[in-house]
Amino acid sequence: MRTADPELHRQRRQQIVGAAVELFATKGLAKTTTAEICRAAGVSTGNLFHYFPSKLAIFYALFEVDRDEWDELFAATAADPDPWAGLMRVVDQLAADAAHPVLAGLLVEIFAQAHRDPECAALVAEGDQRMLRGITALVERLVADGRADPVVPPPDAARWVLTTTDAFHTRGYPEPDRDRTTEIAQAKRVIARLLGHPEGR
Amino acid sequence: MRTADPELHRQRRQQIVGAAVELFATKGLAKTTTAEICRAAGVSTGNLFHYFPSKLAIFYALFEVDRDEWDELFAATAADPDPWAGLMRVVDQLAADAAHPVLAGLLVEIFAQAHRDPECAALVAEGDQRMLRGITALVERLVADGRADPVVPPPDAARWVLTTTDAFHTRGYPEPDRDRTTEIAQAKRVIARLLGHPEGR
DNA sequence: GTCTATAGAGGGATAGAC
DNA sequence: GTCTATCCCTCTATAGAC
Repeated sequence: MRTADPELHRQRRQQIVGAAVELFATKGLAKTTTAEICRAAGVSTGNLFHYFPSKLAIFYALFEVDRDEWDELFAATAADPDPWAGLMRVVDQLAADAAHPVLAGLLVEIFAQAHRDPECAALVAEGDQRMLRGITALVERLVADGRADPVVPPPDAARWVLTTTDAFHTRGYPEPDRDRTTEIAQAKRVIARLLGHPEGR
Repeated sequence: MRTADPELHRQRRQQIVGAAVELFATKGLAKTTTAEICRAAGVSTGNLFHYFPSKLAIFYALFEVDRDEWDELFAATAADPDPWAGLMRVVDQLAADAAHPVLAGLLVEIFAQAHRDPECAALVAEGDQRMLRGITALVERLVADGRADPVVPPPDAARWVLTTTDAFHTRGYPEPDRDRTTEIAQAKRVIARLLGHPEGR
């Protein structure tokens, strides 16, 4: 008898998810057909449904990748003795994600889906809470060190940091004269001013 | 011969668009069928396509309503002798739109569509530019009056105002403990601080 | 008589089920 | 791989205004 190989299983799932990401981002969830995903991933229909029960399940699997990456980054910032540097690393990562065409397209698709699908909304909420916890911890350390004096309590301030980084996402249209570098620098100054950090003066 | 009636034409288009808005917002563009729109609007298939060449054309028509409303508001703020009061009216309007469940759902759908449809992206860009022009004018008046000292030039500051108001939008999941009133007050303080207006101190 | 508004059946394409 | 269902849109037809 043939036993299940967990490593192969994980690899096949990864292969399918990787192929689906690009399709979801460019065509949208509704307009992406399972047949296309099969073609892109190089698996048969039957095989695809062996690894995922539905098209939506593939979509939801995307969240796992994101979760693992952010857990890793926040662990690093927690270990960093300088909370401001850690916060700036978070900002840089968010900027990098927003500049990534596939990820950016995927995100708007995820928000649209979350607005009408409670399961997707729960996954988004979970990710958001994780982000907010991580950033709040950094802000609290800044306040404790006497290096910040935010207009609002740290949890709210953390939310404002996320709002600020939302500026990295275009509203769906390309802005040709966009300078990502100065944009990030501006965002950091804005955050500094919001948090009452010396760099915002 | 029978002549075209512009008023009837306008009315029928409005009727169709009005019915479609809700469907687009709740089900999404792709999952809304023209048959459903017909049923909701109380018109036949043939009639619907007499007024709009395609389903997408109905979607695009939504932008016209938005444009007219904002033109009106910005005309009012331009006439208002107090630019700060005008800016706060803009913020209030943006907050009201974000709190409106149908409009909020529609907006994420529009952004998702814009990410893969250049025509939609152009319409979004046009609306954005209009918003930025209006806000920039208000910021410039504040600076001229010596009532503001933004960290960045007025056009960039206007962009940051819009980014701040993005906080009003949910990320697609219900946030039960959300207090819209204090949220708006916070946003106004944040904007004041960004612009270097006295209320941000 | 000609053009507009409306209606609804069905074509052509395609997705998903079995 | 076949079969059914569905969807966007076209086409033809009718009623009535000018």
